[in-house]
Amino acid sequence: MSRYSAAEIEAKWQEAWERAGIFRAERAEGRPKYYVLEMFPYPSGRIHMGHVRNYTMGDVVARYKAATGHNVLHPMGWDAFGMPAENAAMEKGGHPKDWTYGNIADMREQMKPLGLSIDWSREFATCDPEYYGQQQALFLDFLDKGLVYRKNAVVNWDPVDMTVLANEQVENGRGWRSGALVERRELTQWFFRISDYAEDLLAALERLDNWPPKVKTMQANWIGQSRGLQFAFSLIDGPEGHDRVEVYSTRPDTLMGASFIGVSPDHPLARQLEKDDADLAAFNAECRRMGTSEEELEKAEKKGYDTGLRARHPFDTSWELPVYVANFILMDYGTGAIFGCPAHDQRDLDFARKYDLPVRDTFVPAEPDADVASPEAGGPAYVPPKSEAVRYVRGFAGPEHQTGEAAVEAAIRFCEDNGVGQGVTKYRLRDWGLSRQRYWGCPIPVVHCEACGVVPERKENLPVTLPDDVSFDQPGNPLDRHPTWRDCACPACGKAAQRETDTMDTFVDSSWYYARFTAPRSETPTDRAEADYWMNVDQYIGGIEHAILHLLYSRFFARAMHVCGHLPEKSQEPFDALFTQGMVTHEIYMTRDAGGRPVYHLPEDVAQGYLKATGEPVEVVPSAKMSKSKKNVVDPVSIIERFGADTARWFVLSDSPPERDVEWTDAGAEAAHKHLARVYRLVAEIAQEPAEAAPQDADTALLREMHKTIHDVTAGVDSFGFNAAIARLYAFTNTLARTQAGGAAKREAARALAQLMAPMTPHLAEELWQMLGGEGLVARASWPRADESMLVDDTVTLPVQINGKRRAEIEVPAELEKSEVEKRALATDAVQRALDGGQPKKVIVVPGRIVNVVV
RNA sequence: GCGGGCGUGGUGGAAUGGUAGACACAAGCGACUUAAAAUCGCUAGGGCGCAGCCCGUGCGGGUUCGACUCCCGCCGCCCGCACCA
Repeated sequence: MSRYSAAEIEAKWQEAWERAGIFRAERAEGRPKYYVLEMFPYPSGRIHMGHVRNYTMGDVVARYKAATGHNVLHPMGWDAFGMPAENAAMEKGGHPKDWTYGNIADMREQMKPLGLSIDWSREFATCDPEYYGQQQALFLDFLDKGLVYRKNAVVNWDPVDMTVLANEQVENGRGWRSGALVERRELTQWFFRISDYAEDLLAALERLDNWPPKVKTMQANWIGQSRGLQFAFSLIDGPEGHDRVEVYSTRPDTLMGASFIGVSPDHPLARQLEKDDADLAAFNAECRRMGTSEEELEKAEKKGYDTGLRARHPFDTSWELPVYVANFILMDYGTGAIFGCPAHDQRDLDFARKYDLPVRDTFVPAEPDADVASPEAGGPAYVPPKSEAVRYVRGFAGPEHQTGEAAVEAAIRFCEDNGVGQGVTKYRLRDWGLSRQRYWGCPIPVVHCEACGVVPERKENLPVTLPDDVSFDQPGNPLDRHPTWRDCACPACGKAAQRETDTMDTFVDSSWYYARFTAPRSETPTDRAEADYWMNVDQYIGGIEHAILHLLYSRFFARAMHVCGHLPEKSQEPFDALFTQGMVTHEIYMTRDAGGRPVYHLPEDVAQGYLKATGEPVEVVPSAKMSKSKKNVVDPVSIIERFGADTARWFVLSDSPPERDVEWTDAGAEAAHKHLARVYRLVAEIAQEPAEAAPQDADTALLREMHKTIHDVTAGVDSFGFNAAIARLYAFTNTLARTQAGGAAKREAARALAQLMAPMTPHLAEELWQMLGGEGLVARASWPRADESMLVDDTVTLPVQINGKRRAEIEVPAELEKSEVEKRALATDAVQRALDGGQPKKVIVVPGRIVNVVV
């Protein structure tokens, strides 16, 4: 008998699948379709274990759905624009295009041996002119519908990458890619009107039943809905055009505690005043320089500048409040102006004490804490608990007892009734700035004409392709200094004009690729017949790191594409179900240098806990994210060469639940490989055995176990319980290896085993299927069905508890009556001993489960 | 500060309110072998006076015949957001 040779088996069956063309997806009206998609990779040049895990999960779903009668679409492509290609060009010379397409070819070669059931005929890269040309067409459609616009705005400028970043791409005040401190610059940029969809994007989250709650919460927080009052303070002798200041407050119930007005340094009023006030101009300039990173904000003092202006309180016109420009007020949020209520906001209180402003309580705690001084008496700000505290809204609306939210609503109503402002709902979500000052991206298809202004390019002139003759020997955007590419004719008047040299944020590319996969060669962005059939993505799988950016942008894009007629109404939420998988981690070996900084080592340089070269003891951190710098990367290619793809697939699915991190261990991978070899030997033996029956009991027992396994594995695969499904397959293999059943029953069980393993280890499964004389490819065999009648045993072993503690077991027929079960349980020695001649207080019989005797 | 999640053997982890630790890793013992590898079998939460009993799912309480699971209060760790008015 031959040994398990993954290399031979895998090559053989990949070729067989290829020949049969079984993964090519074609529209078939009337057949249930299933679209499974994993987040497409960036072509860095190497696949990593995270890819293996991600695509294996998707492949399990795709193969399982195909086996259960679905018409499956499972495509693959490349998120191919972006900075690394330009960085490589700058560092090593060469062209971003060559670098990118070279990497794609390499990665495709690394990925194919995994045996994924992908329809490669649909492959595309976002840097293909055929793709980004359609993206330009979308841009023009969006422009037409007012979904994208140009404005002058203060933007986040990344000084290292020399480009603008969207709010979502700034983390702790630093660029998400470069890590550089972001500066604020005023530029004219293109924006998607995503904020118009804030309410819908928030409300629709509730209907995404098959999304992780965590992701929905993160998106909801990002969209940031708040309810408050917007109203104005009138200014006494304000400058020209500024007789009032609009403020927004989520706490209008504290209005009677107001003690100052604060405006942002970027507020129009501040900008007006600084023209005649050099000190204020200096103060504002200082504020604008200040970064927004967490450390800086922690340290930064709350500073204000008294403009000398006074404002009138809306409920008491004799009450005047000073107007400050303050460094902690954001122009981006609300109206860029606030009223400060020191008694009930710690930040306002700090500010008030610093500038000697009044502190006035408006609430009385329901149960005042005698040990804590009131804010008026020098204590901390009193912030009433949101839901519990009954409090007074002192000073207006009478001494009204209200709790939390209701008090706010009551205050809004009261203010509206008295002609002071109106209740409004605001969102934190800002419009998405998409202009990037980069070369390697999708050109924005507009032209700047001296006579006509900004003119959209004509659709028949698309794609506006990137020029190949560019150099990266100096920083900045090579399109800006290209001698001829910018020159063009104005699409409106025909006179000489200049192209926009900004390109689109690469997140645009990934915001609609899922729709393009339904008709990747279409001459329009989508083909409605195909999109209507294949959309939505039934199961989307990817990393949690995309919880906000990519998934929010995609949800917006799907809506916008629907408005333009490129997607059906149902696809406004493009991903019916989302699964976020964990990382693959691996241990790291480290020592410390003289300064206590960690130094990382490759596993082969370590022996028995000591560094081979120096004999230093090595610390082992068991579970860290794989990264080059930590020298703990496991290369999938070498794993596949050593063990085969089936082993890699089996291992990344076993051990840990898919949403959690899984730790890669060599021992685990070896064990996975041994197990597959064992299954191979076992099934090869069974295939040789004569197909005869054995004692009835043994055959029935094996087949019962088989049906239970079919049931459990199906349930596992159906609900992303891959680790549990694999554990069940281990157990079934153990049963099959030890059974006394005859050849016929064993053969039937082995066939089921091959089928159940097929989604996870498809090559081995084909080989087993063939050995067992299965018809055709197991990849196209229909999923086995569990026979309900085989799932219940004739007799069951019931634990007998005394006062909730297990004390005995009884074997009873499964259908035995409750009263008889009770009788037998009471007859056990353990229960007799416990009763000591007395009567039980109570006996609980849960049929098929347990008996509990209370004494 | 706000929001969310998690806490079970040496390790990864399993358990519709019903026998806690399935399955696997690592470990130990044994069989086969001249030997090793491979393979197969066995042991395995802790403890005690070991046919039996006690303790045990972060800690303290509660509900229940019965709690890893539900409720209340702590502790610890992780993640997301945050000068957001």
